[in-house]
Amino acid sequence: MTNIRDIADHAGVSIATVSRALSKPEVVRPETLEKIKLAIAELDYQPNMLAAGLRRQRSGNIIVAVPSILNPFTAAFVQGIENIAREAGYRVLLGITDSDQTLLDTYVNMIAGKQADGLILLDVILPTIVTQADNGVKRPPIVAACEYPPGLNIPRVRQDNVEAAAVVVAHLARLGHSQIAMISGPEQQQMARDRSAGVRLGLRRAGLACEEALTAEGNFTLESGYRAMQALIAGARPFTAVCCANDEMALGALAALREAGIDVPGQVSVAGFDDLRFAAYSSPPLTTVEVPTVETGERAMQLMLDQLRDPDDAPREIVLPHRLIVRQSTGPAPA
Amino acid sequence: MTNIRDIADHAGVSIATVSRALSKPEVVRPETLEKIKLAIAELDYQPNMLAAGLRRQRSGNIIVAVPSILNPFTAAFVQGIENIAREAGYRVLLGITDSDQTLLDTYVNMIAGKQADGLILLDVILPTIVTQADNGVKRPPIVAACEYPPGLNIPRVRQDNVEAAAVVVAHLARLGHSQIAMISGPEQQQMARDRSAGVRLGLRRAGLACEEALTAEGNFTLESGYRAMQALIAGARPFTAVCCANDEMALGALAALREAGIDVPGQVSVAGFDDLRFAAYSSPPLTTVEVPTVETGERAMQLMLDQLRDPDDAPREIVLPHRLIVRQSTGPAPA
DNA sequence: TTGTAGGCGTTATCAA
DNA sequence: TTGATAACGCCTACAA
Repeated sequence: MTNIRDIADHAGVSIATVSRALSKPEVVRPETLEKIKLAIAELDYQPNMLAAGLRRQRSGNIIVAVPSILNPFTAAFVQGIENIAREAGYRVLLGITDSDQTLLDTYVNMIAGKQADGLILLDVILPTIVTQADNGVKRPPIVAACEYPPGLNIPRVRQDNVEAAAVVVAHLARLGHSQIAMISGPEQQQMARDRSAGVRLGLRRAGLACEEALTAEGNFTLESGYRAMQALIAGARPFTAVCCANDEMALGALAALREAGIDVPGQVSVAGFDDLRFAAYSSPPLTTVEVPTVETGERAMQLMLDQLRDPDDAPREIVLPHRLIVRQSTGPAPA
Repeated sequence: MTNIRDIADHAGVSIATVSRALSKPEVVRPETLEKIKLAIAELDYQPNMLAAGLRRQRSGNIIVAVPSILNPFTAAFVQGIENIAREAGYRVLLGITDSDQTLLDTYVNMIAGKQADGLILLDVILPTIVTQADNGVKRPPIVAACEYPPGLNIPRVRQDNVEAAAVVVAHLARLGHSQIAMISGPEQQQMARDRSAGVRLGLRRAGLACEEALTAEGNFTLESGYRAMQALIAGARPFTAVCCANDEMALGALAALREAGIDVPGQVSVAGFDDLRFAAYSSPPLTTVEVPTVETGERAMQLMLDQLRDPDDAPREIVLPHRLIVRQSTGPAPA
C-alpha cells in the first residue's frame, strides 16, 4: 500500500503538503503541486478513504433502506438518489429490509457506527428511533421518501396520493362509470391507505357510493392483483371499472380479465398507479398516474445533503406533482 | 461520540479488553465481560467501523457495478448478492455506471481507496484494469456475473445463453414453425451475441435457414422490442414465430403485434428470455427461459467471499442451469 | 507557502 | 486473562 508518506518522500515535501495538494490545491505552489502530481502518478497512489473518513468523521456513504429492490417502483427511487449522491461525492449503500424492523434498525445503527452518514427511508416501516420520539436523543440524519403516519417530524418528499387517486376516479366518472370497483393495497401501509382514501374521496365527489363489496385487497404484487380481480369477478356485484392501487396489481388484474374473457375497456375499464414502464406496453396499454419516482429520489437525496450540511435545519416536506396518463385501458362505460 | 476508551474507563478495564470482549468474547473472563456489556449498554456504545476498518484494512463493503438498476433483470441479481453479503457481514455499495467506462473505473478504484473490498460486475463493459491484462499488477478482487468475451481469467458465474436460446428454437420447431424471426439485443454485448448465436444454432439443428431479413436488432428495452416488431411486420418476409433476446423486448413485441391486429399465438408465436415476473401476466402469458437471477447473484457473492478469503484461489467459473417455460404465447404454426 | 505533530477509534502484538 | 502501546493513513491547527 502506497500512502501519503510515500508520496511526500518521493516528491520531497511533507505529508501535510500532499494532503493539501489533494484537498485544496489552490493553496499550494504550482511547482510543488506538479511534483506531487508526478509522484502520485508514478507510485499509482490512491488515498485511503477509510483513514480520511476516520479523521473527518464521515464515511461518505448514504444508506437507502428499501423493502425490496425487485420492485421496479422502488428501483426508480434508488436511481434518483444515486444520481444526486454521486454528484455530491456520496456513495449509496443498499439496505434491503424485507420490511423487517430489526433489520431496518440495524441499518440505522450503521450511522452511529460511522459506516454511513445518513439514511433515506423508502420503506413502509419506520425505524424504532423515529417512532420513539419521547427519548431526548437527537435523531441521526434520516430523510423519508415514502408515506408514513402524519405527526412525525422528519424531512420528507412525497406525492399527494389521496388527490391523485381521486383524479383517477374523476376520470372514470367522466367516462360515465358509476359502478367502480377498487383493488387496494395492504391497509397497514400508509401509501395504500392514502390511495384508498383518494378513491373514496373521488367517489364522493362524483356522487357515487363506495361499496365494500366492490373492494378487494391485494399486496401490490402482480399475483395479488390477479387474484383480487378474480374475486371481484366472482362476486355478486357488477362493475364497469376498477381502480388499482398500483400498476403491478393492475397488470395482474388485466390478466385475470383476459382469462375470464372480459373485454378491456369494452366491458370493464382498468386504471393503475405509478406509470411503470411496463404499463405502456400492456394489453391494452394502462391508464395510470405518473409518479415522479426518479425525481422523488433526487429530491430526497437533496434533502439529505441539506440535513448533513446543517443538522439544525428544520425538517421540510416536499410534495411532488402527479399526472394522470390516459391510455387505452379505460373507456366509456358500457351502455 | 462515546468510544472504546469511555467503555474501558466505565467498566474499569483496558481498551484492549473491551476490544476483545467485542471480537472474541470467549477469551475474556465472564465477570469482566459482564461489566463491559453493562457499560456498553449504559453508554449506548456503537463501535466506529471506520476506525476498525482502517486498522483491519478492510471496509466490509462490496461494490456492485450495474449499468442501471431500473432493469428488473439486474435488480434481481443485486437482491441475490445482498442476501449472501448480509449473511457474511458485508454491505452492498451500489455502483450505477450507465455503461460508462470512466465511471466503472472509478468504482474499481474505490477498492484501492479501501472504500470497498471487492467488486461484482453485472455490467456489459469491463474495467480497464481487467482488459489490460498485460500489466503485471495483480487485480483487485473482481467477480463477474455477466457475459464477457472469453479468455479473461476472472471468477464468474453465468448461464449458457447459447444453449438456452437454441432450446427455445427447438421448442418452436417442434411446434411446426419453419419461418422463425429473431429480435436480437445490441451486438456489442456478449450476452446479446450469445443469445443470437443460440438462435442460429437452434435453427441449424432444426435444419432451418437463418435469414438476415428475419432479424431485427433491439437494445433490450420494451420500446426497442416494439419497434423491432413493427419493422419485422413491415418487412417483406413472412414469419410465424419470433425469438426475442429478452422478455422486455418480447413484451414490447407483443404490444406491436396486438396493435397490428396479429393474433398471438394464432398467427405468430412469441418467445422471450429471462422470465421476468411480468412475463407470466402478459397477454398472452409469455413463453420464456427462466434464468436463475437471484441465485446467480448469490453465487457471485459466494465466489467473491472465496476470493477475499484466499486471493490465490484460482478463478472459477460456475454455469447455472436454465429452464424453458412454456406459456401461451407460443403455439402450433398456422397451417 | 510549507512543515511538525497530535489526534481520529480501532486492532493486534507483546509482556505481564 | 489482562494491559500498555504501536500502528493503520489521513487531516488540520499551529508554528515557521
